Amino acid sequence: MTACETCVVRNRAICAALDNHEIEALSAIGRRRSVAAGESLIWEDDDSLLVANVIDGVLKLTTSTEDGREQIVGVAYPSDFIGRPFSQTSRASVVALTDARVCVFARNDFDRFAREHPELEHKLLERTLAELDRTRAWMMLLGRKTASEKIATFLIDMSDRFGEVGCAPLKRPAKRFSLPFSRQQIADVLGLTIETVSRQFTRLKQDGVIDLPSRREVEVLDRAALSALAG
Amino acid sequence: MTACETCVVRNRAICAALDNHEIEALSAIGRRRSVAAGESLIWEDDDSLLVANVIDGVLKLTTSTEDGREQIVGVAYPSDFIGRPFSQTSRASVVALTDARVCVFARNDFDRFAREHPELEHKLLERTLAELDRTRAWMMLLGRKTASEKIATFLIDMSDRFGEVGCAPLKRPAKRFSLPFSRQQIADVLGLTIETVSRQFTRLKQDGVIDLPSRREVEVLDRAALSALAG
DNA sequence: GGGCCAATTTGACATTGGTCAAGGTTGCTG
DNA sequence: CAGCAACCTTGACCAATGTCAAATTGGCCC
Repeated sequence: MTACETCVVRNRAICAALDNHEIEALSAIGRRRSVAAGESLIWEDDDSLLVANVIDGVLKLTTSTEDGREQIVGVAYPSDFIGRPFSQTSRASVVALTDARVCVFARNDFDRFAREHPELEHKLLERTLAELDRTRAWMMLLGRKTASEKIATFLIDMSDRFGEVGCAPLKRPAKRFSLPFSRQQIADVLGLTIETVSRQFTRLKQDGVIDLPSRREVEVLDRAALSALAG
Repeated sequence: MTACETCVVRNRAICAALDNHEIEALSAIGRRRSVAAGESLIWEDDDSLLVANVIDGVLKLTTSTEDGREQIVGVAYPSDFIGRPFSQTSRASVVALTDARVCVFARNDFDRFAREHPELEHKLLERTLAELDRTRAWMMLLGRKTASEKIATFLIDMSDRFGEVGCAPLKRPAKRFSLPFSRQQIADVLGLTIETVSRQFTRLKQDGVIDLPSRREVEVLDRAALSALAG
């Protein structure tokens, strides 16, 4: 697999830690795989068999209660790392939200390789620490913010995420973007019901803060107002 | 500082990755420090100047909104690592809940040392991954559980945390224990108000599931019932 | 042991967000 | 282009939890 040479994510994923010689060794134990929207890659509480880099597409990490309530606990975008290295089991499911391409490794192989390549482990550590920061910020949202603050924070987040890259590696927030989430999935991210999400969206639209050209499209009309609502 | 030799946490903290020679080098850049209950060690959004190992005591990690709402996003116990390595700023405050002793390092020094000791970084990675798992489980609680499920989950968690060590390194859940949290702090952990926490506690007591010998003491009378309530 | 202060509990009431049930849209498929 | 199914929105109502205020408790210091 020499696919790494041309991989769009070669310099942004944890692979960036490796030189060309090392990446060849890594690519020998991995393979590319497509995941259709809605398809699962990893199952909660199952044996942790796979880890992967996201090449393209968006995936959700979820946990569920026995009675079927679901909480999205993370979202993986291109260059993100998914799966649980160094553990027998994975405590979240990974499901594709859009058609996706990933670069998968058997966890065992990956663990062994990582332990032999400290630079790779270092990248993984930085990524995991950053993810922990993001997750903790999300806990504040889940525990302490109101529905309207949650929605506003979510939209600001999306707008930043899908911002165009400016002249520097500085991102400019996107005015208009397409959500990779259904209303139910937004509810599962924010710890709300689909009805509350829907009502908050219509209210923001009525108030002229956003426009909703189609189900998945959002246009931010008044970013300052949205920001203020996000708290 | 030869304090490491006798450190109660020497073999459980990330230091366990180091041999005696290396630990001497690490101890040369660190120092012990006491933190009184209520005292801050790290400030949210401040420059990340310190990292530390917890030797003794319990500390909370918190984030706050501008208008003063607080969410506890993590709790650190002996042998846990606190602070944010490899980043300019820390996104959570760290405040002692009980009198505590920690082994602190200037973040710069620690970062440099860690990069030179892959085994240490590996331990830190494993710890961070485990913390991320715990944090994600907590997101489910914050986003999807009811007040009574939250309280029950919290009490089960505490009982496991303070369980006596059995014959193996297997813990047996504690029947009776002393909470390191005030009612307000429990509310801040669970994303509730102090009044709701108080009402749920009295209800559990009335139902004979727990007893509350004093403000900080809890005795679990019916663990099965508590477990069932936790969902 | 009495007094004091902070923490906690309790009560009454308000509000947010959830629930249940229709009704509308959208976009796809035949 | 009609029909359908999935998704989304809306409305009416309700329950859980938050808010505000007051009473009570417990622990601690003279």
